[in-house]
Amino acid sequence: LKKTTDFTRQVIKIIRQIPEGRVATYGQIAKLAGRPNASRGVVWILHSSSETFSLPWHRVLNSKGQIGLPKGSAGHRRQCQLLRAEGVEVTPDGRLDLDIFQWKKKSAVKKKTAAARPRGPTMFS
DNA sequence: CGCGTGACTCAGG
DNA sequence: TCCTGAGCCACGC
Repeated sequence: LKKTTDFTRQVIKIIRQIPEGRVATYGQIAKLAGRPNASRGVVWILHSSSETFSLPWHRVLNSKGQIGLPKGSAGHRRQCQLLRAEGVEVTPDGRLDLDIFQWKKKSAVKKKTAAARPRGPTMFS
């Protein structure tokens, strides 16, 4: 990226605001940058300048809370490592719980196991 | 102005 | 949960 457009600038700025130990999704960044549907644009920017702008790129994941890079790739491993170094719990395959680690969301301190997770709203309605 | 690329996302089945 | 298809967007050429 030689030139920076408004969108790009916004994206860069926003990513830099993600605090340590928290993560954001491509879509979330796009929305904050004023383009709710430009998640792919965010991807492009990261793809072409993650290191160049010294961004905390490892804090950006897809909407499912998974690392976007291909499993097994060097980048994937590096991202896992960087996240864990910040205290983020990442599964071996690169997934984490957005309910707990997503930026601008009160983390659910409670640990929820897949087996114990409530099924629906029925129990409280 | 159009086309290909990319670490996407959402709704369905 | 996984797989598809369609929609979306910023760039570089």
